[in-house]
Amino acid sequence: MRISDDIEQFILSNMGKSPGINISRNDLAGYFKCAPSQINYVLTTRFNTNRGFIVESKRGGGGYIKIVKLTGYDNSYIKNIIDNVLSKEISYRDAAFIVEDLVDKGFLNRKQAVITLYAIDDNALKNPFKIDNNLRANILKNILLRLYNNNQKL
Amino acid sequence: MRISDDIEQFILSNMGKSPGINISRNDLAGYFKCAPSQINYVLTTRFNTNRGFIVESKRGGGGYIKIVKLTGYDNSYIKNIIDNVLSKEISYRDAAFIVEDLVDKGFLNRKQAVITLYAIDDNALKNPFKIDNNLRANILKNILLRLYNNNQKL
DNA sequence: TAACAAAGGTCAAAGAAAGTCAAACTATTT
DNA sequence: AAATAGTTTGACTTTCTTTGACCTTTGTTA
Repeated sequence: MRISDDIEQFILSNMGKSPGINISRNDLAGYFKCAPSQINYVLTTRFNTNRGFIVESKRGGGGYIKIVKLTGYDNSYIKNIIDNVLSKEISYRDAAFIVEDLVDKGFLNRKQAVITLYAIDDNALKNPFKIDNNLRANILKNILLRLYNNNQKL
Repeated sequence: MRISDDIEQFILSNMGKSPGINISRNDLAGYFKCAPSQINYVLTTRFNTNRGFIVESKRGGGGYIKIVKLTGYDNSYIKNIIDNVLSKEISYRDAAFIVEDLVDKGFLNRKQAVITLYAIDDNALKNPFKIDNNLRANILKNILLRLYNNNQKL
């Protein structure tokens, strides 16, 4: 019972030690005889970024769902920023301090820092209505999370 | 599955390192046993200007389709992306094509591109509510605009 | 030069995925 | 037992791809 857990286990064991896997939503749903949207439920509850996964997908003919396991950071400095400092909202000023600090500590080079700041300044986030500090935190978090977990690729 | 991707790869590999190639729509369609209009679909989705390609063609006897990858950039090229392409909303897919092409053209280096993509992917923009393609366009626009302005000053 | 052939172009319909969302159901706390 | 949290289901939506009928342009030839 609790088919979601079965599906989770199935995906995990199919992933094995490789960092990523491609699945077909319909096939999986067929295999487990459940609604296709159940797969989405499993993805959002079990394979989200909080749990260290990234999911990409494509619709239409030949569509797929790709699940990537982030390798996990062992640096407590970055981990703390991601998990605590950026867990809610942040002002541009505070974010800029963090980014500068990451440069000082060698986690980002100057050019990377510049792009990062451009991505989260008030002008970038200016929606019709207001600036969203939660969004800013989320973007910065995503950058660090993914950068940090994909250091090999860089 | 997904013959469009096969056709794309075929064209790309036939192009090799040269910037342009001439193909026959009917021959290609015959080779892949698909409708000739499928070739047009591949052209508009994979060899469009976002990805830095220009397509010319001629009908009638001895007709052809010419695909050219533009290399390098100038101010007006970047400005056009900022002012026109990114003036409204954009999907991640299209945005990623643009960023990739800007790497090809030397406007961004790989590390900058990686940060840029992390700043605008679905995970970064996933608000409590919805993914907002207008916001995505705005962030990318801001990044390019600021880089563009910096280049001007140098 | 008028007809025909030989390209390529356009567009809409059908098909093939995946995504969303809310309602109903189940389990767990308090 | 009531309230809350987690799960399942299915109707509807969106995105991407494939196919085919019909259109336009260009070249060739009687």
